[in-house]
Amino acid sequence: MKLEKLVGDRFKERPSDCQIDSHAIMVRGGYIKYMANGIFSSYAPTKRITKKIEQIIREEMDKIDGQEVQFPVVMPASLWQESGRYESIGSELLRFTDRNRMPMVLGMTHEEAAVHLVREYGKSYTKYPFMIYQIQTKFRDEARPRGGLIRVREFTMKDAYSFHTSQEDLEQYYDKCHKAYENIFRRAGVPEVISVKSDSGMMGGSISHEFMLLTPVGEDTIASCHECGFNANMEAADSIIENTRDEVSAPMELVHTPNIHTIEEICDFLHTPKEKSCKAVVYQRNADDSYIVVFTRGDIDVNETKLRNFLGCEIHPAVITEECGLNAGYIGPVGLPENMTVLFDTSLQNTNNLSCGANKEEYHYTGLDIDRDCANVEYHDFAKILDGGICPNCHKHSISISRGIEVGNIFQLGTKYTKTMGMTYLDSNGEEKTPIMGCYGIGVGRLAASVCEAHHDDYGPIWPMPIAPWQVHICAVRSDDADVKACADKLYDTLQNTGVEVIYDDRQVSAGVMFSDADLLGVPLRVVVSPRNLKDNCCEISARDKSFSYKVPVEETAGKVQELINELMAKFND
RNA sequence: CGAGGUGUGGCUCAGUUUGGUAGAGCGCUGCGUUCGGGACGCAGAGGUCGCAAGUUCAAAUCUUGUCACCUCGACCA
Repeated sequence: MKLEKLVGDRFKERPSDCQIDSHAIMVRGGYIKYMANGIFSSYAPTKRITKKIEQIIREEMDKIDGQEVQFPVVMPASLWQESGRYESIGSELLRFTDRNRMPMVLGMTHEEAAVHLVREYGKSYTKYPFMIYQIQTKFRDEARPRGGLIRVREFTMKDAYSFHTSQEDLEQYYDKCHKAYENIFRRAGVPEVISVKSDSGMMGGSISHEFMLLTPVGEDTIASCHECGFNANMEAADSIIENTRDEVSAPMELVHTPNIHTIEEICDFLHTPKEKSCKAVVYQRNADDSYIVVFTRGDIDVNETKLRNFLGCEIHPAVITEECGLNAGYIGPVGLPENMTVLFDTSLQNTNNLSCGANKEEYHYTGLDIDRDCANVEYHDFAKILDGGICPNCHKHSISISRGIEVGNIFQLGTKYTKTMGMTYLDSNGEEKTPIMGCYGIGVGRLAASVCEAHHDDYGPIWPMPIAPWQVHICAVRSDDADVKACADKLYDTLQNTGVEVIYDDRQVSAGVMFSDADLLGVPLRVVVSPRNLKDNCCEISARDKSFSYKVPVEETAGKVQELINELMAKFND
């Protein structure tokens, strides 16, 4: 393809509303065009990249006996009522009615459709196990799209659903899928993607993993152990805190603490470390606004996901009013109003001589010993794991916290959907059973943007060969020179005829424009044909990542390019 | 949904305080000179200043409302 005819503008200045590099590059380089909040069109380079990613996904899914199918984007609400999700999911699910006033939804995920597709087929145990997948458009009416293609409302996703007759069989398949995912990310040029233990959230089920690309601009927080290799999403990481009690428990004492509200202030005032304080964090249930008070050690933050899972309901940070009986800034476990749920985090276990609020304006207590001063206390894990904290796997102080973009996930779903939607089979004894499901997703566009985020420089993306929009970029510098033009034209023809994907720039523009456009397209190999090189009867071959650059004789150029492409492709195979 | 910010040609922005003929650079069109890292000259095209109402002789500028976008938070299979 000739660059001259490539649709889409490339420009110099970074668009002002782009926060992250991949977003700026993809807008500047003519990859995507904004249409509405969280909705983008893709130009040819993006489409070529995502097609290649999809092909890699297909190959790996087919290798583990997946069958590609296709579900509808628009589905009747009745299907979602079967699983109960029509009611349980909020405004993220876009609902509307058709001309007959029939309630419809736009597919944000396809568990219901998958069960619908196979529930008659899967009546006999002899049909199991099987896996179906699709690569298709999803729509989620996200509250806050961001980062270009990183978080959008309309996106392309590969989603797969497997069906099994036993938990062991699911687990075996789950491991195969885990390996397939590792292959996919390696082949897509991001072998650095790691899998982390995750919270199962609204999907239900038990075990799940997320595949994360570690980058400071990621939306998720990940706890990693550099001793044993344990990785978990912060939401799902068990927090372990070791306390030692002081030998003597002092009696509780009321202290006048005017204008002191925060943990920092009280610890400064009393000259005690934060670890010797007890912090209150207040939430309300979404359903009835009833209050929940969580106590943690002063230096520990509440992990709302754990809290939500423990309570089994949705919550939000509390609005503390005068009527509710809580004294903001002076909340403590002793003397709280009766009508609230009171919870204690494990970080408070085995401690004493703590400072805490006295539930009285301008007063705190010192000498709190929870086991002595509070009745019927049970401790549960509601804490965010600390940077430098204890690894739940190897128990060393070796946890570090980083950020990541979730590019894929795998879930052991269990029977949540098969049960609610009445899917059953007869086992070998003629008994009716409910099949067990797994589901497996990868965001295609998000993966493309993540690769860009992970592999770029100031001038543009550096696409890995297996997903690059083109394999080689020919720059004919001074194409008004007849020799240059003839040589470049011939090279273009030769490469195209041997099946190489070429983008050819023979525009009569300055070398600077040509090179910066080439940088923005990020094609891994570049061949420069110019009067200067032709003087030595050579072309210049260079790598977009600047790892090499050298001259080769004109007649050997096509062969060398082919060789380099093979080399760069092989790097990503196993 | 809560807090803050921004809306002026395709892009980056000035002009708004103190109302008085809509501007610059990049990009785009034409001609010429240049030519290995976003060249230069000349001549052009392109904007009802987010939208609506109001104040005024006069509104990009002041007032009110509204919408969109961005950031932080909330939410997120």
